[in-house]
Formats: sequence, C-alpha cells, structure tokens
Amino acid sequence: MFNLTNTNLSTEEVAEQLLGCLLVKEEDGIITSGHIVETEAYVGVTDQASHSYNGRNTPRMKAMYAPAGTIYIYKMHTHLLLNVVTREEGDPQAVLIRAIEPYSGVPLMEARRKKQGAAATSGPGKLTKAMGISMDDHETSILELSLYIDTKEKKIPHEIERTKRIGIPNKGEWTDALLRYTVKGNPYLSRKNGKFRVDNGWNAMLD
DNA sequence: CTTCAGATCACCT
DNA sequence: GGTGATCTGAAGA
Repeated sequence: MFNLTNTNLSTEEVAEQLLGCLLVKEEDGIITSGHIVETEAYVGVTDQASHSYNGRNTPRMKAMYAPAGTIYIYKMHTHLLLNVVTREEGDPQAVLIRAIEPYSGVPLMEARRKKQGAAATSGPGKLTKAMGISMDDHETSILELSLYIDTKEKKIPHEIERTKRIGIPNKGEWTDALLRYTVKGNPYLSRKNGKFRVDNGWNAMLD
C-alpha cells in the first residue's frame, strides 16, 4: 500500500502504482468511480513535455508546485485534464490520469458523455466529463471529498506496459521516454493496442 | 480506413 | 496572432 501524500516514491513509481486504484467522485450523495487503467508521468523542470519545464510557474499552474497529493487540473480546449502532484512543495512533478474502467455510477457517466461502454471514459478529457469533475476540484487534496483516490480498493494488473506519452511531438528524448503506463489488454485504454483480455488485464481478486 | 475543422482560453511571442 | 498533455463529427481516399 502507498500513500499519495508521501514522497518516498518517484513520480514514475506513483504512475505505475496508481494503476488499479479506484478514482472516486462524490458530490451531493452521487457517486461515480472507476479503476485507473492508464497514467502518464510528468517529471518536472527537466521534462520538456511538462507544463513546469524549465521552472515555468504561472497562476494557472501553481498547484503543480504544491505538496504531493494536490490535484492539478489543466484546461485544454474544451476539456479538463486531471493530474496528481507527486513531490515536495516547490518540485513540480505530477501524474496525469488518462483512462479509467468504470465501476460505480456507470449509467450516469454514460449519460453525461452521451456515449456507451469504453467510449465513456477512455481518455483524459472523457473521464473528467463522465465523472463530473470541475475546476472546483482544482488545488484540493486527492485524499478528501469530493474527488479522491482509494489506494486500498486496488486491482492488480496482470501485466503493465510502458509506452511513450500521447501527444508529445518534437520534445527530443522526452518524446520517446517510456513514461506512459497502461494495464495491458484492458479495453478502456485511450489507444487500442493489441488484443483485449477476458479478465480486462487484471489478476484474479485475492480473498 | 484517414484527415481535418472547430470548439475556446491561458499563456507565449 | 499562434499554440496546446483533447475530442467529435463530417468529409475524403
């Protein structure tokens, strides 16, 4: 078990450990949740793909400089992207949550998205809309209501696959760095790659 | 199957 | 004025 407010794990390790954890949105007694199946690590001031590259710090992204466990939500075009800060205050590193496998509140998520099945949550902008995440969750703690991650309700991936991050062209070695983590064979990934597994890529639950 | 405009805004040049 | 850690629907090959 790991704690998202600790900094004893690197950002890459947090990105890997988050796979299988339950992301929960709870508002007005309405719950939607899903197990995380895809993440990306953004490893700070040396990472050309990160918003915090070269120490960039604007009002919009000051949450990245907050302590581990702080939620950083980035708005791009018409979509919100959900990140969790991973390091000490002043060290701007974070993990982007890119896809979830829906667990509870599935009909509500499909209704919000006007899409069924995997199309509801298989991408960073899709899952924030499906779960009703808003800028009200920005700069709050990932351990508290109304948006939190339960690291105990964890599924264990059968196999974790590392690939380059999505949408990072022309960033030198950072374009090819293997900083995207996926549950191999899971049907809810943002890019379909190979065959799906009948167990969705999870090990059998131990009792 | 692939490509592309458009949504829409903080930040950069 | 141009650019994006995105997504969609429509049009073309």
